[in-house]
Amino acid sequence: MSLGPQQVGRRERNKQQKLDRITAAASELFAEHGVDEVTTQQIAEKADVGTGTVFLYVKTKGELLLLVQNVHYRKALERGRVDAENISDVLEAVMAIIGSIVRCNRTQIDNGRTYLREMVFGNPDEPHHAEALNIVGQTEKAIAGVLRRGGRVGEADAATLAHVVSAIMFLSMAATINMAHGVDEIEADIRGQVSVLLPH
Amino acid sequence: MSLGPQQVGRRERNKQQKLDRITAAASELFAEHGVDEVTTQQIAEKADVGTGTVFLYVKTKGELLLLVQNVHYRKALERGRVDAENISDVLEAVMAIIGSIVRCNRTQIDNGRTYLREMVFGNPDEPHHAEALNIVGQTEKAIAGVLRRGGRVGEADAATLAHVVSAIMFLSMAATINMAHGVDEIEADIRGQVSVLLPH
DNA sequence: CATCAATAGTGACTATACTCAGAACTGAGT
DNA sequence: ACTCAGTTCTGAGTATAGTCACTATTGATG
Repeated sequence: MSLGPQQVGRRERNKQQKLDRITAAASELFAEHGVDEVTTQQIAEKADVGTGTVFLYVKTKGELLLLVQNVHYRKALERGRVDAENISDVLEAVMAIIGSIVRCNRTQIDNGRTYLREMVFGNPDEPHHAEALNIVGQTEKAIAGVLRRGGRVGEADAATLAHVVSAIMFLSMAATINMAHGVDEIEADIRGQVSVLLPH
Repeated sequence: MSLGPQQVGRRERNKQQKLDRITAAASELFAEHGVDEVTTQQIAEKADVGTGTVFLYVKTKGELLLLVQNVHYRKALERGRVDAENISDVLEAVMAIIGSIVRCNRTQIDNGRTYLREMVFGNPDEPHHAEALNIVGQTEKAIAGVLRRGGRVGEADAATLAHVVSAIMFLSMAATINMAHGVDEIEADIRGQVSVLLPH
């Protein structure tokens, strides 16, 4: 076990490479065909591993989607957070964060909804699932931060309101009724709801 | 086709009976074992029909759950609406409606979450799915009615706020994190969020 | 009653996410 | 170099939701 600093052992390296190949394969196939049109066999084949191997790295196909998409949502949140900093109006600043995430969600239509479904209904013991929930938590924290700015919203209320905003986002993006809606329509829908929450 | 008033024809009667048997079988099995532990084969067998016949009446297993549960939610809503009428405090009246639905949702733990999942992510072209969405719409209407009472909430805002409350309910009941929570904990969670929405 | 078109019912079959018993590989100890 | 315990990989196999080509039933019509 006593290895040099860079030394990681062939075993670990192989494992990492396999995970990387699986991630890359899933990422490409999901993006191109949508998660429902891709079989785990196809992913395994493209990653050049056995079908069983895929499930050594993720418990379910849904968690594979989380693994692949989490990184995008993480980035989207960061972009939104930066954008929000340069906007003084509270509603507009909140909408900057929301908009960034909605755009991320809608870049791969079907996958976006599946991502949300897995997040809420999937097994939270799986690491990639926990990561997704963590991103939601961070998003709420960012929104709460903006809400607290003017001092018009109470310290404790900010966190609760941010959680409510999170629920609004989830349903607007996930609802079958809004399935055909583009980014702008979803954003408008969310804006309408968020604006009645803020003091006015 | 020209039949007497009561006359319905053996064909229609048979169809109705089969649907009734399927509904009853599904209802019992789902209640006893939970939707995930019951196979469509078992349901077909208990209803004494072929496996294919089940899918003549519903498109998916999920829609079979909606078919079976909708009636309970409809009743729960009605109960909640009546209760709310006798409560003057707006928050408490809203909570009466919510409480009734939460109790309905939690009487069959796993099934409640699956019901919500199907509602949001299932195919809305199916009649039982539409019915479920209709119940949600009615629930929002009832909540909006209560919110308008005191005149403290704007006419238009009431509907939007009711929709937000609906989103809060959905996530509190569906979230995996709250999976182990009982009726009281879910109600408290929702109450905390709803109370910051109301003018205070 | 006999015919027949339309409707309803059926269960063998298909597709696919996921499992699991065993094969293959790895690296530490000798 | 050899052994071997532990780890990782594998693909044939399993379970089950949903399909579909065929069969059975119905009731209108001559």
